[in-house]
Amino acid sequence: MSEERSLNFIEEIVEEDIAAGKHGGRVLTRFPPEPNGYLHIGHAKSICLNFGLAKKYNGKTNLRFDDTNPTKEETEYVDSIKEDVKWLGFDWAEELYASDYFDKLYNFAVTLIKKGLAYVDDSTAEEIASQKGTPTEPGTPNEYRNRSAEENLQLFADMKAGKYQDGDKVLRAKIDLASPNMLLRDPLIYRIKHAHHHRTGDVWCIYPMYDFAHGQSDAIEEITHSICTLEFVSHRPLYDLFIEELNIFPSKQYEFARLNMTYTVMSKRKLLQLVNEKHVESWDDPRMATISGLRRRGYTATSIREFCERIGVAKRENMIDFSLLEFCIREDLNKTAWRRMAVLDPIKMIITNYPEGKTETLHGENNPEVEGGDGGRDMPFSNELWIEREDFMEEPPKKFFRLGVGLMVRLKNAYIVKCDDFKKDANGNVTEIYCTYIPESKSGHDTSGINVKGTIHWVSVPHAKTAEVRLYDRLFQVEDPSNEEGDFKDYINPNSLHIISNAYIEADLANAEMGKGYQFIRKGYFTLDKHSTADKLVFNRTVTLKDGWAKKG
RNA sequence: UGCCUGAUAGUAUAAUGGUAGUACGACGGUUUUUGGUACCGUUUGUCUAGGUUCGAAUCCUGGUCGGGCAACCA
Repeated sequence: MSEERSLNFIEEIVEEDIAAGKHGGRVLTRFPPEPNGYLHIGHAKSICLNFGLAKKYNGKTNLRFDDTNPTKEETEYVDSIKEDVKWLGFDWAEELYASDYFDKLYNFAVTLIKKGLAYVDDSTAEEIASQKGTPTEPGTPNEYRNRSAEENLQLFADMKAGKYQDGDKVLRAKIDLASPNMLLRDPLIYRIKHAHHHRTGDVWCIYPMYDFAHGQSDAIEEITHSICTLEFVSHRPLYDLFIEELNIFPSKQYEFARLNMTYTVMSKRKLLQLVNEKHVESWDDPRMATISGLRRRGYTATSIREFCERIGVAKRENMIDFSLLEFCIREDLNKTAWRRMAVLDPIKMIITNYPEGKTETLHGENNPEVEGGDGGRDMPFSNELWIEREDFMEEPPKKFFRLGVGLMVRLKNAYIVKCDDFKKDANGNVTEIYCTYIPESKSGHDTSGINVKGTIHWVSVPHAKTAEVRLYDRLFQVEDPSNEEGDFKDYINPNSLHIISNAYIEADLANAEMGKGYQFIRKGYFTLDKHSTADKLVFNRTVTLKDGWAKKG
């Protein structure tokens, strides 16, 4: 019984094209990042769409770096992008670069000039801007617009040859200075930049603009469906126009709404600012909505793919609740993460009727969601345990199913204990609590007949290991920081990182593996940070468990 | 302001002229050696005003509101 999922609008287009026999039913998409930053969750949506579409319709996807602006692009970014796409679980057909096509693009420009459809303009940026007119007034042509093809050819060759400085001249397409679409008012298609390119080095000093590179690159690769975000809708006429005038492969552009998510920002410019201004540690800071940040935080590729599946693809603007991403990672980790015990805010419990110095080995399964428990591990038990401070109350309210004088709980995988007494220091802080255990209530062999409502986690004091545990909260205090008054950075959550330097963890956690998710029972999902060492374990909290009790309080 | 887009529960997303459905959330319950999970139930919606039609979320017209474009960025 495969439930029938309806198609999104792009899948509909693809199916229509296949049915119509367009391109012989071939599907070739591309994922075209500019290597000027790290990929974020918004890119994941595009990646899943492009690669997912190809997979579904027996097609392929190219990874193409849109590297036409040498001043912003770096090899470091290329490497991180490739790593992230692979990690998400996708394989590209070919790794390509817009810069691979610089010769072809140059020749395309020459073709345009010969057809009288492009000219070299000596105006300054300001002059060009003012001559463009406004939405209500048409632009005005300047003296350069009527240069002959011969002259333009020579000037353009001179631009390429490095005879001019940055900004001296540009090549513009000659289209329509009165067009209601401002992008058609003779857009710039080549500019001079004496800058080192991360791949072509210093071979070029003129570089094509996006509009004169993207569509042509698609055409060169014979991309059948070029999928981009909504802000490129008004570029589509240009995309189509150049393809038509150059008489090259008729790739088609389709636009969908980009992902927006609450409590975060989703633009490379802003993410770069957060890194540069040290609001976060790095691009892969676990609070960042980057793929690498989410990975370091403990998100799995499966959960991110599932998220992208659930948010859907449409043309209307959207704002996805961050909690949906959290749902996806909980759903995945619940099925895969091994259960372990860790006490983050410790208080000592002394079991007065358990022999001092005795160690008992108890057993717990790795994951109750898996048939057979997915194996298990031993855990030492003794008369002194660390338990969570919040699991004891001096004056427990009704329905508090944990500890207070006279109350009983089960220690997970161990015994039922009854709280008899506690001790406070001079400041009134509880320092120790005293319990008696029920010997007949041993986990798995309980003959006590006692039923308790609560079960709490614990770690044996003499056997506990310590670890640094980093708890993360949302990076911003408001749902849509980009849309608030003033600077988005004014809304950064000052408490987005809470470091617990000495958490007590059960002994087996010394064997924790990098990249694997663990559930600290009742506390959430955690994973080893990349800076963790054998001497100093560091765990990142991926996400808390859903907490129905906290909500009522 | 000109052009382009879009508008379905709190948030997303279906219904392609024929019963407005699904997921997440919220709320309530059952189970539970995680106040987790699982399971069950409840809740809330077609921007607005007209028109076409036996029948409109869907088609038409006007309005309202949101987003994009006017970079030598992509």
